[in-house]
Amino acid sequence: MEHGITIVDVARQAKVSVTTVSRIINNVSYPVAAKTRERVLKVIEELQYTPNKAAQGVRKNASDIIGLIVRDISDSYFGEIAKGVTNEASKLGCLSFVCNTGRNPHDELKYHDLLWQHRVKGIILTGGGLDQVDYRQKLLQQLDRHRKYGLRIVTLAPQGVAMPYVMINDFEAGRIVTQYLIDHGHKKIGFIGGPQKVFTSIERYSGYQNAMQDASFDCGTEYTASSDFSQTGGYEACLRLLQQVSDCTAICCANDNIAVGAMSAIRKMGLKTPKDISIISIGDISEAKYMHPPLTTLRIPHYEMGKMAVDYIVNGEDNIKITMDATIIERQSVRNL
Amino acid sequence: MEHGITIVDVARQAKVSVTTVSRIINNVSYPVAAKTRERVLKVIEELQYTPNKAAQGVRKNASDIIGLIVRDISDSYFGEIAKGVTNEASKLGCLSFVCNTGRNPHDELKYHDLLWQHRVKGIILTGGGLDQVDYRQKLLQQLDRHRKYGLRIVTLAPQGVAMPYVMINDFEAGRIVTQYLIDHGHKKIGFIGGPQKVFTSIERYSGYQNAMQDASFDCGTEYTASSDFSQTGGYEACLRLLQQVSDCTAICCANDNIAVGAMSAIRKMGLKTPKDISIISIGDISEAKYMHPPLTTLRIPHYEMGKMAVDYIVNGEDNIKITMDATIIERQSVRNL
DNA sequence: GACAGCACAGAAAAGGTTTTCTATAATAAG
DNA sequence: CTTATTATAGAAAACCTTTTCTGTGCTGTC
Repeated sequence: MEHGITIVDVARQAKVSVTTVSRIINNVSYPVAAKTRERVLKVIEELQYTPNKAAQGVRKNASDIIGLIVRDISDSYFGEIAKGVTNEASKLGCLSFVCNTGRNPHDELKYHDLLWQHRVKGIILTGGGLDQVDYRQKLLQQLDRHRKYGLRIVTLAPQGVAMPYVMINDFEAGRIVTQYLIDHGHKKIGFIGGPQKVFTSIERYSGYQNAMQDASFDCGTEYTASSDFSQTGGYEACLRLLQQVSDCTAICCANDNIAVGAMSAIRKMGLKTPKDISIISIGDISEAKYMHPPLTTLRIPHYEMGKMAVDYIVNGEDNIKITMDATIIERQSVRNL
Repeated sequence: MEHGITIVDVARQAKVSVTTVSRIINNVSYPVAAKTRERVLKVIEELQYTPNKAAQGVRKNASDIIGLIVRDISDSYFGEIAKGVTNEASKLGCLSFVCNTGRNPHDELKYHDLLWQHRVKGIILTGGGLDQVDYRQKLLQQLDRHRKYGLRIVTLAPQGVAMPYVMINDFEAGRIVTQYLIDHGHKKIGFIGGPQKVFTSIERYSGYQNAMQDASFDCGTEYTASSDFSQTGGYEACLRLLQQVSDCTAICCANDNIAVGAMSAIRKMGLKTPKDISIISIGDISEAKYMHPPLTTLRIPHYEMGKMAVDYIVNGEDNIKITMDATIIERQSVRNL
């Protein structure tokens, strides 16, 4: 691969030193005669010169790159986050590496190493390996090392580790949606959660339990099934749940994907939503509006969260702890009893 | 931001020259004594040294970065592609920039420039600004410049421009799904397409027309509505279509998002799928299976296509032209008349 | 026993930048 | 008129690598 136009070419053509060209490009606070600037700018335009980011990176020991680590980029949940991240990054002159771990902590570790090698400006975590006991230690160690060199790390799904975050209160989320069902007259309410060791899952489940207990309703384990936050997982978990317990009038799903699967499972059993079983969930991914029935769900501002994480990395204070608001979007998957 | 461990630190500690360390890292075909290699490797391990990609990039004038340009990363269609791309890239030691254009050609141009500044190994296009008359020229110019320096460009949605591609035959796709409806006894078949100037849209629509004409069925413009490939677009277009023409027994949607919106619109009108109106589409995004009714659609191997595009960039021949197979996934959104 | 070849290793150059240091001329201050 | 300051600009060093060049012993061949 041949080299492109370099700063040296520009300097030669404009009959100035590379120093001057560099000063103009980075427009630093150093006086350069208007005439010179103009001439150089013209040559830059003519030659279509653009600085080599790698070289800048070496010299400045910094980059305009942001790393985003997700479990599954094809999941709308992460897709919305990724959109917020990439759009905001672009606005701030950055590019984003997106790293798809598939919930494989070994890959995640590898990604962290790669991101470090690229001296990224910061890393956005959206959950991941921190909940795997055997990797947690290794991961934390690596994160510490990175932070030591000024790399910024922020999470959108804190997992009991002290670090900057932009999140929603998952416990509250679980409580709110459950309370919504209770307020609509439901008493027998099931819960389909995510992976049992994942912090987000645990919190949302605790919120559910809390609301149920406050209302003195039964929330024993037979009212609970857990999945993996996927549609297929939700489908299967819902089938299990309906086998465990037959008198549910409503199910609280830990995320929208689960709700999609659950509603499909409910139909499979010859039942209807919301006539026979009401469904509520957490997330509000874009398709929620067009589902049948349209899904009542607690809206999480995914896009905004991605955006804010980037803002933190690029411009933010040394540490942030932001808890976003989440509001219920009422549609038609919950019936008044 | 302080610098990390460098190759010099390793060399000093292992009492060898940086040359030797470099040779070991890149394990080139140059003899280095087993004992030396071992010693250096140990120091690398101890110091947790990893090479600085920026510096490597400058010297080698090459990178391990792949650029992926999409219109909307939160759309499952692009999400699947992105997953294929990032996973395969990772497998080959590469990282991927994902660039979200939001169908804004100005942003796209900016992204291309940034990717070039990073000297990415290659760029994967998934449609985009090439269909915008005023940007086409500029874009092609830029792509040419990049190619001249060895940067590889491949598209997953050719737009009448000669370049390497991995695609499906969109004309055939449109024909096949329409024929499927015809084979199931439908005669009055509507079509909801994507943006009218987009190549993919045009091709799929031509396929529809071709099948209809072969069967001597009416496919005048009143049977057609166009959207923007989104769920909301599909919803609105379907409403328009049902107003234009009242005797449709089936609608052919140019992609799954449109189908999602269309089915919602059909319900809105008090009709049912497939009882009153059958729906077929193209794509098979992951949620198609869990929709109500489960969607009959022509499966496009998005993930595979992303994967193959990466393979081309990293290892492939100088030029590729691959047309993937697409197969109908029969579910329950089409009724036999 | 001379000479070719090879295994092994380091010094130095090169890659495209930015930054620091040095230099010159012009202007302002005394 | 001298001196201090400032505007302007270039030379050279630095950033972390890889690659080319040079060099030293050793093995094997005739």
